[in-house]
Amino acid sequence: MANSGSEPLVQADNEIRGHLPEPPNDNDLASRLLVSQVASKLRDMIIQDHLKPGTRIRERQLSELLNVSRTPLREAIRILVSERLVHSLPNRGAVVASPNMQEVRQLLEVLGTLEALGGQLAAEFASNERIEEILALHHEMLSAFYRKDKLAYFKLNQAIHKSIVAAGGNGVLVDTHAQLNARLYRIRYISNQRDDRWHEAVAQHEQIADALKARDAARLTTLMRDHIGHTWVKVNSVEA
Amino acid sequence: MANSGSEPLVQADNEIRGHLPEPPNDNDLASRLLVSQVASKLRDMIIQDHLKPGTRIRERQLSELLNVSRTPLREAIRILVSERLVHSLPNRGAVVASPNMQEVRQLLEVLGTLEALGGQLAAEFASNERIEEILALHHEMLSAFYRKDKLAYFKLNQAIHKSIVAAGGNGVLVDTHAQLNARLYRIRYISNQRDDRWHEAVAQHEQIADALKARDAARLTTLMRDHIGHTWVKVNSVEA
DNA sequence: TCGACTCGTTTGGCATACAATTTTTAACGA
DNA sequence: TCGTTAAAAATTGTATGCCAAACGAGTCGA
Repeated sequence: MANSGSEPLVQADNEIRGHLPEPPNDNDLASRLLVSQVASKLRDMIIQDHLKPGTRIRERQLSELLNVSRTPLREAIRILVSERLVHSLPNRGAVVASPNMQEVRQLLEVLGTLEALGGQLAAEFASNERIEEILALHHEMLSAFYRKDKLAYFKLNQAIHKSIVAAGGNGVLVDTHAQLNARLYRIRYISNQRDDRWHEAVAQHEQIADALKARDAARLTTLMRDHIGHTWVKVNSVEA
Repeated sequence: MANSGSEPLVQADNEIRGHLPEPPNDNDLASRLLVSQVASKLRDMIIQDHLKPGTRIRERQLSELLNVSRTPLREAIRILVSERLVHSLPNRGAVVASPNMQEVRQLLEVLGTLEALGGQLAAEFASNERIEEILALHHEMLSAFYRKDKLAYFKLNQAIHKSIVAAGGNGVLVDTHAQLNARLYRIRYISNQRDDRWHEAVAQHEQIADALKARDAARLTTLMRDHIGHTWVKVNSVEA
């Protein structure tokens, strides 16, 4: 371990623009491995925009910053490449991926389908406790909405979607959803900040909560899919 | 390059059990990198059952077998870990993953949803040429069926599903589908060999072909999803 | 029988070396 | 001034050796 003691892997970045919230860290079995830690750190840096899209990743420089050697860093980069969070250019290393509009649309299309499935499964199989937890998150989110606390709203929104998918009990679905979602995290955060259609989204969440409470699988399925469509409108209007 | 000249990365394995067909090799941009080649090789070895589930991957031994050093091999292993084709046990390396019944079911559930989406998109947006290509594959598959050529049938079946998904024009969907499908390739091949329900599957494929030809998106969507259900029955009956 | 210890093997990680390639810099000429 | 070419520097890709920590199989003793 090159990283002795309790000092953090990376110096605190005082110039964070939007101060993106920390994304979810999956408690991997192998997370004690340095590679996993570095991969998580990189993932966070990309997702939180500390490593901006298009940035070329210089191995030595970054390995010094992270206080690890090139070996685990390179292995971590390979992981992110296979997660499509960075691109690999032969002999020119890796650059942080920046999905274009077409790719965002495709991601949302797939995500919508996955969330629809998640909603269906959740309505059918989730325990009552699970559902109540989600409803609790929903009301927290409403609270954030009325407080106009965009950051809290964003985080709770993410948590709700993740929870619904998780409530379906399909681990493969959870993983796949998480991986695709990571590629949109940053762009969603940005579009969330400037969104002037909060009401619509909140209204949709109300319906989602109702359908979940009623365990109306069919309705929840279509609601989840349509809800993603709204996201596309948001993102598209910002980026266009 | 440790692998000079034209000799293959791995000696031909003369003791292949079922002689699984070579899986699709995606022409990655970075495929000239040794890491990518090794990863592909490993993927093939796992998918084709040359590396059996549960096998522990010994780095030095395997690096000698593949004629590469540990460095690219380890990076390749990380890639497969993130693809869930191998598990990583901290300090004990990696073992070839063997999905249990629950995981297979979850994989099929997600795959079914993705293929349903693929079918819908294909029916809506595919070019006529694309559709005709798929129909051609379909008839080839019928031919293999009547010849009782299980291997050809299997390969054509895979090709058809892949083509339908690809015809939708959603690259993210294609990638996601391929990744999940890889985890089922081996188990599907095995169950295909002992399947005594060919007729049902072929009948379903007939319907799928019809729906595609008619560009009936709604019908194709449900057909694709139900078709996967049939796969589950097949796999489950074999494994149970 | 069972627990503690030893020892060999393997992985995880670091450092270094070096060829191939890319990028940067500098020099040059129109 | 601007573009082009050549030399120099930097970076990646791969190999290799090294070492500490972890694990597993025996071994030994109670």
